[in-house]
Amino acid sequence: MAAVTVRLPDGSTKELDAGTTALQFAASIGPRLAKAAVAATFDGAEVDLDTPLRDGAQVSILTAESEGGRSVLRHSTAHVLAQAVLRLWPGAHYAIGPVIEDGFYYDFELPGGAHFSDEDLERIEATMREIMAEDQPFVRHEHTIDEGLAIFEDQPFKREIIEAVGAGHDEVDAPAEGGEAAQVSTYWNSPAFTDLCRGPHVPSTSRLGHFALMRVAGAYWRGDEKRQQLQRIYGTAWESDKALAEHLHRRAEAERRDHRKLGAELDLFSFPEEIGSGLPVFHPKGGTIRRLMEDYSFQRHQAAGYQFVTTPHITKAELFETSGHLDWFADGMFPPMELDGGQQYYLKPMNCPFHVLIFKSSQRSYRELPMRLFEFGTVYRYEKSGVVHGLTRVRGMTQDDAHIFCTREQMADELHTTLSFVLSLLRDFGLEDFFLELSTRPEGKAVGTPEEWEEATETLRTTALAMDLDLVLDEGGGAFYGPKISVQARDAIGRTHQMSTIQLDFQTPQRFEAEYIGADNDRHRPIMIHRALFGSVERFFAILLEHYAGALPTWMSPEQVRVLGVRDDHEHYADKVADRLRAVGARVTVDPADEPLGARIRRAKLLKIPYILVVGDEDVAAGTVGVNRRGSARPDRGIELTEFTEMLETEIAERRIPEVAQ
RNA sequence: GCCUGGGUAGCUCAGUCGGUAGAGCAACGCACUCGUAAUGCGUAGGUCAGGAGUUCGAUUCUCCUCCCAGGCUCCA
Repeated sequence: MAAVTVRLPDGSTKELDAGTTALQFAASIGPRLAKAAVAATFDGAEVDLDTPLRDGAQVSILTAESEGGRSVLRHSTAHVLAQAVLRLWPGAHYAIGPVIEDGFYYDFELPGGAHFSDEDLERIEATMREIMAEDQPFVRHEHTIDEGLAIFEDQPFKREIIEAVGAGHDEVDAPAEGGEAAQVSTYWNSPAFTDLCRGPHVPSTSRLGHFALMRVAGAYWRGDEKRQQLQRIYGTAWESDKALAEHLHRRAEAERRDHRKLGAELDLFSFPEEIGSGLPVFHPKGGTIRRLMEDYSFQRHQAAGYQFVTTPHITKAELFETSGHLDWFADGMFPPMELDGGQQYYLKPMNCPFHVLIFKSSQRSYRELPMRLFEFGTVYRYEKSGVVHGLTRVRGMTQDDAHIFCTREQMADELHTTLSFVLSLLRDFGLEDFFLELSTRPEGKAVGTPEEWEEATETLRTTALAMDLDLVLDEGGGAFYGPKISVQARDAIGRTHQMSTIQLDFQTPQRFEAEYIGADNDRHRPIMIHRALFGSVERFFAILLEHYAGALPTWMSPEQVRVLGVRDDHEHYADKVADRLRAVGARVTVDPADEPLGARIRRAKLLKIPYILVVGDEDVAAGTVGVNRRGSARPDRGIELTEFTEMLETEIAERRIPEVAQ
């Protein structure tokens, strides 16, 4: 019998009979591997387990516990979802069902324009479990385009995908294999159900089962808001019930940290309906946190050579005509007000044109450059009603915005300095784990010459590479006037957030005809760098709140210490302790003894106050305090007041970052 | 903007098959004076998101508007 030789992941080779399948290959290595196998890869390409080995191929087995293996489980579970929906709604149309992070979704169109309800999810889930119990095989078939169109005669979405493959457009989920655009593949798992799919799949539906359907949502066909809206079902699937339970637990944890929930519980901010969607108000405690963030940012900016400016919130339309914003983003701006006999005024969506006018207010010399103008500038953007979300997507927000005007020669240095500054400031707020993203020229809506974009992009790339952080490319993600670097941060539970952006802009100085006089006594055009570190104060606030799960570092806590007397007659001493701490700048309150001590401690704990001091007879006599520190299991009794005061003062002065609870 | 689901006391929620509502926590009052995550009793608190319609009667049914959630699209 002929033999094939394959290479294993560890570099060794193995010789087997021709016709040996990937699954048999796995079994030849060990029964446990065969049991855990869900698919295989030949030279990196994923294949089904019943695929015969190819001579000379690099073969590895995908197990359910690997990321690749989970993707296969999720994809196969999505197929079962589609089968269940077709079983329950005969005549339903099914569109696409890809794998996403932690799960999958599938898009449907139900007969008669019907919609899924939450109760339907339970019925669908039950039907999916039936299908899994039926132990249906996933059987792969290859077809020509015409055969494919015939199989999916009654499925317009599938036909559209097949036609796209036929036309050579291998788009999302189009199942063309290895460039053979004339073929499609299907998976048959019962006489009643065949799905168009590239694969691979698990051998049988019985291999699935650790899944949950999460929610129903609307989604546009092909992601195009001009096309019809389909019904999407989201689900999650894992290799074991344990992994599924852990995933659901992580979700619950993220919910617990939700800044909207914490904002209400800790009395930080609210969104009064009377004011309008996406327009937050900050309460005293939230206002204190904001002010602390802004104060520290001011300090750092001052030290870094920034100058502070202030600009108005509304302006004549002309300013945004000149800048180009009205051409590109009129939809995202609040409609204009008409004043002074027909003059149109807009609420500002951006600060940059104002800063350019400050630059232009006098004849500038190269000696003044780089000129760094900074402002906490409040801007208003008309976000579509469906997109406002807590503090992270609002209609009114304050940017920590600066524009740096510099010469072309200074540009590279300035970018480097700015990026280092950004990272240093974010680290002071307790974010540690960063990567960078380089966003390039957007298709279709960009101003400026390709050469300018090329130069700007390369300068940014060089700067980013010098930072010793991972750099990912965001093709076409730049602003219309220039490319950008954004700093992405991972938070305490591993989510990434886009934080700061640094954008290069050759356009705005040109549009506004900004100039400086160079050493050569000629007029030159400055380069403009836009940068925001927090992005918006509101959003950064939300991210920090979630990162710390509400337990902000002591220096940022609105209430740093609460002093509790054990009895009424300890209140005088409690006041004395509070005054002593206030004298070193701490924010302290005293909670009088008209409730049991346990109740007062509980209340203070729920507010996540960093230090609760309990004072009783012994403390009055000895000049000490009982320190109940946030996050510690038991309190420390009998700490000298002087010692505690010094410790607190140091912690605040150093802006110490606590261990972040996971 | 689109799809789905929501909006009942400050918060979390129950309830009303159409006859205008209830709990816990919070608030307030009184008592309790206590050593590390909930003291007891009492009081007050609601145009049932807003408006219109159907009806003898609407918090409940219908429509519109506002707001919220999860998605889609968008994000200078």
